[in-house]
Amino acid sequence: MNIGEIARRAGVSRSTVSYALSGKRVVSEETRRRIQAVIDELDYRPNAAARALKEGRTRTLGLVIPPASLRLTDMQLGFVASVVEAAARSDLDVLLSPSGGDHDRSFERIVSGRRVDGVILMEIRLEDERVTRLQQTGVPFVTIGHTANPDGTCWVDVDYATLIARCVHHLADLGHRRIALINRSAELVASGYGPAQRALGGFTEAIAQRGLTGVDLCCADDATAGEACLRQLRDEHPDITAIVTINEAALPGIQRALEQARIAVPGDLSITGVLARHWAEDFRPPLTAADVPTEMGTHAVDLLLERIATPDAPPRNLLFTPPISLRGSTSPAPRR
Amino acid sequence: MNIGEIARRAGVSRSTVSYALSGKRVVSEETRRRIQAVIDELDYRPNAAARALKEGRTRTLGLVIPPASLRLTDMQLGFVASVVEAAARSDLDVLLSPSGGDHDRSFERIVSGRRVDGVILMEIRLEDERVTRLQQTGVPFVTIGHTANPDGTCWVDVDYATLIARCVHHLADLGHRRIALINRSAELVASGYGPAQRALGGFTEAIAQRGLTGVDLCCADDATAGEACLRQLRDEHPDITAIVTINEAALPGIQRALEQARIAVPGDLSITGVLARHWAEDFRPPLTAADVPTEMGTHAVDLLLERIATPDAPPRNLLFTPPISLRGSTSPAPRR
DNA sequence: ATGTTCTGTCGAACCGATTCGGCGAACCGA
DNA sequence: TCGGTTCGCCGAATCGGTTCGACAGAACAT
Repeated sequence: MNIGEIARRAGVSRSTVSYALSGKRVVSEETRRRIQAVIDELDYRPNAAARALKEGRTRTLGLVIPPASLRLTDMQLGFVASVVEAAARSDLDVLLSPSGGDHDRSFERIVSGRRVDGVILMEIRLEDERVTRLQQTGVPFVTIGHTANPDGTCWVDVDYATLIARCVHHLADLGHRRIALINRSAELVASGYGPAQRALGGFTEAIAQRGLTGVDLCCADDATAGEACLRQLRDEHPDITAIVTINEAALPGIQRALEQARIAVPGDLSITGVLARHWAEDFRPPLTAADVPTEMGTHAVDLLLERIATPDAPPRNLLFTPPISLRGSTSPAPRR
Repeated sequence: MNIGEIARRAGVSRSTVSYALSGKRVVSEETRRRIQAVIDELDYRPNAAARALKEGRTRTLGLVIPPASLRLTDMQLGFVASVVEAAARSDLDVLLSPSGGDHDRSFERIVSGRRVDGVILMEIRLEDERVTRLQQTGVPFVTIGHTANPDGTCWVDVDYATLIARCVHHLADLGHRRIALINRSAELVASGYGPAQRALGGFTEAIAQRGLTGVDLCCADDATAGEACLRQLRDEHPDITAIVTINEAALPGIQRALEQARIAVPGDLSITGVLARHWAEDFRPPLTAADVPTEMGTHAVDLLLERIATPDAPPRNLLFTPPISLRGSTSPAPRR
């Protein structure tokens, strides 16, 4: 069932069928209808591989996700979903590559086998060989998150440093003097994971700027760790009056520890941070937080399509600083 | 940078390069090394489209996921992850198609544009046009979950009916007489979503078999709904002593409602169900539950590869009935 | 010396689309 | 009636691989 078959049955040449389908040259209305009738009857659809070979593009985007073994966070999942959805809107397919390391076979296939027209790279580290590799091969790409040296690459990111700083300022304005940051896991921070590092950077800077006392903790990405982390915090730093966090997965555990210790939010303790809206709203009370925009994947796709269309244009970046949504988990610091 | 270029530089013909790479004919060791040297130098990798065109297969699997707008549950996410990982192990790529409805463009592209060698279909309904469509086109496919009429198709599934029944029996053995099922959302049940329907079926049958009183509730897939659901349950059926559930997303809300109402688990109320292990373990106390196997995606890929290799072999099915892991959230029914 | 087998390589056809140059027919004005 | 456009279609080349048949030369047997 190829284009030749359609041409034969419609009594025209293969090129005419192609032109009728693409509209790149005029085909008489009558011929067009005859061709369309045959196509409908046989349920014909052009062979993607043949088209890709001739056109030199695959109408496919590559999405490099963290290896499957790592559980994706809700935020990451949101990215994947919005990338796939945005791609579908532009009639593009998405090829998944689970690859963390440097010389992953699946990664190599995608970037150098010309299987995709462009690549979106998630969860990059401050130093990331995959970025170097993509630059070598010349495949257009956009990263979600940015490297230590982000010039010349095209990326979208959340401005964790600024947002966490804003959270600190918000709390300082409410009179809090001793604030804790509950960060992501120690391994992530150690491996140079951008959001974790920038959150810490923004935190320490804002703390210093306002002359406050800051405590920063790492916490694995699960409820059990969150629970332990909050307990540890109350044991070692009982005078802390507010918490800032970017660790979504720890929240259920934090909630549990709070309830067990009968700590009222925001009466005894204010909580805020940078979180996917869904997590902020599922907390009790709902958390005042900067909502990570769910549509970042969409913007990444837009940027990538731009880049594919004009590879020589200067790379664009999008840094999101969503406003803090007030939901009632922060209040003036309690009196001693 | 095509095979011709390599051939030219190595001073051989294109076919020799091809044979050197595939090993389908003997090439002298010396020639082979010369070719490999050129390939390494130029970092050559064969064009995937050209190969797919000639070979008639794409080395790509399609994975049809629920539309991006719906948040995927943890369980679904686990499937995606394990599918992608298993495919990568076989050097296959995975093409994502977010499509719920019948005539989705992305779905059509994938199944009839010969973009993939086979398809894995997630979250199918008891009656699902996509299955019909796949059967029409003749693309090999495997479903995760099965339709009302599962003969002749190839699928893997969790035996919700049996597992939920086992939970009920487990509770009945502990002396519980009034048991509630917290199911997935009412819309899912109404739309003929298999797991929800089969859970309900297994529940009612086991309840009847043991002469118990059963209450079944639908609950949207989020914490807020879970909280409301548990409250409603306590208001309308205060004599319920045990809960069975498959609704993972509702668990955090259920936990909250329990703590607020000072209901002890398992002292006042036993809880069990069919859940991804991670959810069961994150509850306090950890939930006794049948752990949904995370490697179902892997099995789906294996089945699909078999089917691609031998499309005429009778379709195989895998129905998982993992044992109930005892974690301490169930105990003998409290005395009146 | 001649026939046979085996090795290693080459040339050409092919997969199924797109696209460019060209060509006949219809149509135009002069 | 004729030259020049315009319209609608066709034929052939092309993309970059794979694969089959052929073939030269060496090795071996007769």
